Amino acid sequence: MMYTQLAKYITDRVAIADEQLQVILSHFKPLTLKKNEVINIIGQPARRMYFVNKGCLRVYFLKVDGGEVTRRFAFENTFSTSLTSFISGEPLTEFTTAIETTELLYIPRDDFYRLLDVIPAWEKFYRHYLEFAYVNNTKRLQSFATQDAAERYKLLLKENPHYVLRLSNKLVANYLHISPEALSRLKSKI
Amino acid sequence: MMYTQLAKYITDRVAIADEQLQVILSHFKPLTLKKNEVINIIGQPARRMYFVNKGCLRVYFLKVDGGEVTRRFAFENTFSTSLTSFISGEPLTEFTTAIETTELLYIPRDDFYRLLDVIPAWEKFYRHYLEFAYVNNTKRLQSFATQDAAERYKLLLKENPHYVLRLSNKLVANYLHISPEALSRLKSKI
DNA sequence: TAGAAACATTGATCTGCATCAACAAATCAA
DNA sequence: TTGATTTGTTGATGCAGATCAATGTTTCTA
Repeated sequence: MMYTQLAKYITDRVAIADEQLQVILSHFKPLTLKKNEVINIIGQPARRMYFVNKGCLRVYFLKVDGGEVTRRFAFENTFSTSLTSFISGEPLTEFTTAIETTELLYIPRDDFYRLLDVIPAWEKFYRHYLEFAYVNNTKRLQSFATQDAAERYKLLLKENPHYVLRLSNKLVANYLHISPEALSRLKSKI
Repeated sequence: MMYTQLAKYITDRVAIADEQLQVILSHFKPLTLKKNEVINIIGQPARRMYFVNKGCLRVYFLKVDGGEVTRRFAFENTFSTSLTSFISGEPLTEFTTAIETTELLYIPRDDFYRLLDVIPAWEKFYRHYLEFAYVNNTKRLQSFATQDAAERYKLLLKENPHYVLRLSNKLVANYLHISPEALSRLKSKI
């Protein structure tokens, strides 16, 4: 059933009474995105937290010249939102799109935050989510700060080989902050 | 008194009974670092969370060639630790040093985490800290992903002018991930 | 299933910033 | 205070990776 993955995701991470789990699940609604559909409206804050049941989301920044720089992918069984905006309530600076047909569950931001005060296990769950997001963010910052393009690519191959298998070269290159041409040349040398 | 700043920092951010606040404060101990003293031991995990009473910490990554890349500064009235290691318990990848004589208060990691389960206000306080750290991290990632050196410098001048006033050019350049020469040339053009 | 559009590869050229070098200015240590 | 180290500035040169261009290949779509 549609909520099975989400329920398992939560109970794998935090001890929670079934009754409270049901309360949480009851706030999630389904949504299906088509390939390349963009989820956000520019100028508005992030109003929802998404859980990916099937498919894959891409979160990206916009450059002044209109170019997109990929910040993160969200594959199956991950939560995703424009977290800085979700936290601060300020307009989005990161946008989300589906790289293929994607089935989501989402919870409205207000419901999400209200549950934090009511269900301690949910506060703890969110804390773990934040910790995980922070660690990922920092690893990425570290990679850009200390490695050149070839080293970043090798690290990706080692840590997340499925990225390279599942995504187009163009997306992988964009994720590594290099041009598709540069990635193509890198691959031919390794 | 030594704990005044810390107590104010906490009560400014979260509602907490004085009794519980005292419990938290009782776990913090003072420590003074000399200029350029490094706080961490390579290969060990982060064992403490620090609060800066006076002075300034610099957190940096190490490159393979031994070069340092500054990740963050922690001025007065901020918490600081090698958070990825503090969270995961894995060995450090970010190191901390004092850029001038610095007065700290620190709480051991085990105490910190134990208090999360005992004092809900502390869990909430930590959640806010994580949210803040995440937002800062992401802004920095966004700056590197979407801006060139001159734009990053202008952004820093606009958002954190005290960085430029208080820190040496060398440190500012390192923070922006450019060479001191490049920063010097940038400044002469603006 | 054909034509169009997007993607991948390879070569040629360009450019932002690093690196190296030399010297002036500031800071430090005794 | 003085000599020594560190920092800041400016010029010359180098290079990783961007951009532009041409061609082949895959994938959408009607």
